Amino acid sequence: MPPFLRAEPRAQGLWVLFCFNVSSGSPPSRRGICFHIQMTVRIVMLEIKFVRQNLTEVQNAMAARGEGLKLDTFIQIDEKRREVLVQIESLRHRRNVVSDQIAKLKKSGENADDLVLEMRDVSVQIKEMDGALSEFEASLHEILMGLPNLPHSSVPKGTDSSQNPVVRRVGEPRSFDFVPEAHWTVGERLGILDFERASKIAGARFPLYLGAGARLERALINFMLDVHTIEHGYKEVLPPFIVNRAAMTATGQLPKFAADLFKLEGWDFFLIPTAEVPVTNIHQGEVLDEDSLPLLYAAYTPCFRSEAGSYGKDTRGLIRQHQFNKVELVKFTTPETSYDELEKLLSNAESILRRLELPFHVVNLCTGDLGFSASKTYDIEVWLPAQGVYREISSCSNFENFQARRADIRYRRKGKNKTELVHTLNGSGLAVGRTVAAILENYQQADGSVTIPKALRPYMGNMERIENREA
RNA sequence: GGAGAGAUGGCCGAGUCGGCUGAAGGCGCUCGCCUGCUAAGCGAGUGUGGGGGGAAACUUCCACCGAGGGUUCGAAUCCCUCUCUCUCCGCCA
Repeated sequence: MPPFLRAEPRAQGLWVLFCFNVSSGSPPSRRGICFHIQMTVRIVMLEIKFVRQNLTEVQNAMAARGEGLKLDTFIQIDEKRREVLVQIESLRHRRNVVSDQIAKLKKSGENADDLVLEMRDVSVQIKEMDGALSEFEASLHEILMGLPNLPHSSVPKGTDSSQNPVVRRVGEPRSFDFVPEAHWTVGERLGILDFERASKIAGARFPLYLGAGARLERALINFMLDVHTIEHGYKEVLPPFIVNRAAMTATGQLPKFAADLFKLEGWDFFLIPTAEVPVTNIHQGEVLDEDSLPLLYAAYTPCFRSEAGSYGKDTRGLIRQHQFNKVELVKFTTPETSYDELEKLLSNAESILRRLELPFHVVNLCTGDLGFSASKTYDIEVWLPAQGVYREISSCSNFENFQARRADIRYRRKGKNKTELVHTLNGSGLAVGRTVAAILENYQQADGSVTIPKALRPYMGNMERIENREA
C-alpha cells in the first residue's frame, strides 16, 4: 500500500477515546477504510488541479486567513510528480504496444521470447517508478488536505471575531426589573437541569434535563423540524450518529481537526460533531440531476465534541457541552444559486428565533474568523441577558465546492455531458441546548418561574410556564 | 455469529479457455429529422480522472470494470486479502 493511503491523523494524543462494549467480542470493523482509499485517490487529483489552476488566488486567500503557507513546496513536488508520471506513461505505452505485438506473433505461431524478456524489464521499471510517484502524491495530499477553503469576495477582511461586522439586529433585549440570573441557576432551581448528577453519570460538560426541561428540549426539536420541513420545504432525515473516516474527511473535519472529535476506541468510527457530516455525505460520490437541485435537508441529531482546548471556557451551563442536540439544515445547490440559498438558509434559521421572540443579531464572519471549510459564514447570536452578551446559536455557511470536491458530489447540467461540482451549504436551525439557555434567561420571571414562548406552547401541551412544582 | 450469492459506465445489464472490450445490448440524456400538438419513430452523439499539444473547437497518450496486493510480456477476466450488498439460519434492541 502506498504511504499516502496510510495517512494517520496527527493529534491522537488529544483524542478522547470511547470504548464500545462489544459483547460479541468481534474485532474492530474495517468498514470505511475501503471507501477512504477510493476517495483519497480522487481527492488528490481534484485538489491538485484546482490548486494549480488557482495558485495566486489560493495564495492570497491563505494570506487573508492568516495561514502562513508556502505553496512553492507544493509546486516543486507537483512538478516532480508530473515528470515521473510522463516517464511512467511512456513506459506503459511501450508495454501496451509491444504486448500487442507479442499477442500477434504468438497467434501466428512465431517466437516472441526476446520481446517478452524486454518487457519483463520494463514492467520492473514501471513498478519502481510507481513507488516514487506514490511518495510525491502522498506529500501533495498532505498539503492539500490541510488547505482551508477560499473566502468569498464578500467576506470582510479581519483577524479575529472582534472584527466581524453586525449585519442586522432583531428584537429588543428585554429590560428586567430584577437582576436576571444565569440559565443554569434558573434551570437548577426549577429542577429541570441537573449538572451535578450529570457529572456523576458522564462527567463535566454533559447535560441532564429533567421533567419540563427534558420536555422543553424535545418540544424545541419538534418545533424546529416542523417549521423547516412543513414551511421551508426541507426534507427530514435521521442519519447515523457515528460515521467513518471518509465522511469526516469529505466535510473537512479530518484530517486537520481530529482533536475536536470523539473516536471510538478500536474502530475507525467517529461520533458526529454535527449533522453536517452524515447529511452532506448522503450524496457522496453521486452525480445528481440538475432538476433535483437545490436539495434541502433538515436533520435532528445529537452532536459530540471533545471541546479540546476550551478548558476554563463556559464551564457552567448549557453553552459548551460534549453532547448537545441540534437541528441542522443542509443544502446542495448549483454554483449560481448558492449565495442566494445561503441568504435563505440564514433567514430560515432566523425565523426560529423570531417565532420564539428571542433577540438576536447576525454577524458576517471576517476572513480571520472563518472556519476551515467555509467560503462565507454568518453567525446568528442570541441575546443572553445574564451574561449581557450575544452568543452564537447558529452558524450558516456556504462551502461552495470545497466539500463537494472532497466528497465527489457532482451534478449534470441539462444538455451538457460534463459534470460539475455542486455547492454545499449548511446551518444550524438551531442549536437546541443554547436555545433552552436563551429561553431560560430571556423568559425568566421575578418569582423564578419561566414563561414558555407562545410559539412553543402547542409542543408543550399548552403549558404556559415552568414553575418549581412542575419539575 | 454460521452458510451461500454477488459488486461492470447517470441507471439496468452482457462479458467466451487472460490478448483491438473503455467495455455489447437496453434505458436515460443531448443534437438533428419527422409529425397539427403530444406520444411514438428515425439518425448521430453521450463515462471519469490525469499527462502532453492547441487561443479554441479539438487531439493524443496513460489509468480506472467495489478496494488493495499478487501471477503474467499482457488481467474486467486467474490467485490472495479486505469492504459492501443480497438470501437463508442463529442471536438481539
